[in-house]
Amino acid sequence: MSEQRSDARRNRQRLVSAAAEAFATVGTEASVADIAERAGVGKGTVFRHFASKDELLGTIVGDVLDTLLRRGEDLTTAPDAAAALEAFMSETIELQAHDRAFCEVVAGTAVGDRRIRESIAALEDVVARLTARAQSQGALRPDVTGDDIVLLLSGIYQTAAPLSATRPELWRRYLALALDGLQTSAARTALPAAGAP
Amino acid sequence: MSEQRSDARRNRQRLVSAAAEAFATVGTEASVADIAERAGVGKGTVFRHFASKDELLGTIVGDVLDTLLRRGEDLTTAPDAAAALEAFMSETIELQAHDRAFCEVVAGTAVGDRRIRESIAALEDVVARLTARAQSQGALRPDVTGDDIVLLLSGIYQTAAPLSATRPELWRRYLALALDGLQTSAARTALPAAGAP
DNA sequence: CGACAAGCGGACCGTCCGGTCACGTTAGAC
DNA sequence: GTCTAACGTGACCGGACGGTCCGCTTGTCG
Repeated sequence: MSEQRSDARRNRQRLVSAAAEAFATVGTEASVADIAERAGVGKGTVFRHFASKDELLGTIVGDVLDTLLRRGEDLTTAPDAAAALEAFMSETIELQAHDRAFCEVVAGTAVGDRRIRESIAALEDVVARLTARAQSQGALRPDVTGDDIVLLLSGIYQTAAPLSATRPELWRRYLALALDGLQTSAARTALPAAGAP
Repeated sequence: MSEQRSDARRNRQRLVSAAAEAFATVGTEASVADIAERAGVGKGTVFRHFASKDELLGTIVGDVLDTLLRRGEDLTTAPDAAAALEAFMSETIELQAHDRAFCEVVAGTAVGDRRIRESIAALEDVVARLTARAQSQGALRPDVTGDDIVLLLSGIYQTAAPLSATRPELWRRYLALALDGLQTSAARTALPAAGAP
């Protein structure tokens, strides 16, 4: 009656946990052999459950992204749009601070899987809505776009990343700095155009 | 009388050019075999001139950094300190846009050679002086440090990097945004502390 | 020109990677 | 208990990497 044998189900769960830990700690470069060892299974077992390392990575990071997306959706209905956008940015960057693979995916360094690309597109969409709402409430300078915010999501973390080992909370400083620059009142001159679409 | 044979000198020059091109285009991951091929020499010749790939990388990027450092020194005597800092930031980021290996070094991703670490320390020093001067002229919010600016140097480029293929000038947009946030008048609240030293 | 050291090159080494496969094992239906 | 399809495994493959080494070539000096 079961779709899978019980041992297969158990090993898959172990693999997912081990891969999540390995990708978060080491990044997308974590080797399949390392993941298999953490899970206490043979390397061949990894490929029995996932067609490729990319698919495994897509499963892990896709789950993280989907959780984040749901959070973003919730925030689109918050009364204070500026606070909602700020909260979403803060939470997304904190996620990067704790997960190297997620960090690489948000930065566009690791693409791979289709699922990831679709989730990133959905992320761009929800950020665009959060951005538009903050602007309609006059709390965000009107010359930035949702795409700008998405890029800042990885950029802000990357700024603090070189010192992440010794100052893991440093990104908060650069998020605050960026938010100051994003204030309606901060706009001094027109921002250079984004260029080609 | 010559320290080296003429062919050795010629090959070294070719290697330096080829390596500069390869590192700029491909990044620090450029393979020794690739560099040797671009230079039209055998792989063994690379290691005759440079003890390791790291030493070669240090030579190439070190030269780029030294040129940048001299430019920074010159700017410390410019009358308009804010414009000088802005020019230095702009030029440093533009360098990153044209040189992937330099980009990685500034981001702290690729350390390696001692020469590089020394040059980075010198960079931090000159940026600290540019920063202090801009602050003393009241053109830069007083709660940022030279270290912040150094981190922003790579962070701003990294923000635009995901789209560098299609919009190579996009970094100018985020530099402008960051400069808006760095204005004395942009400071809304105190920046979160940097954390441990 | 002759001789010799300096220089060159590419086969080779050890290591790591993602991915495959033939085989032994086992869960679970009957 | 028996049978079998599903499962687990680790040796193995092909390819990439940085780095080494030794036999051949070539610049240079007397």
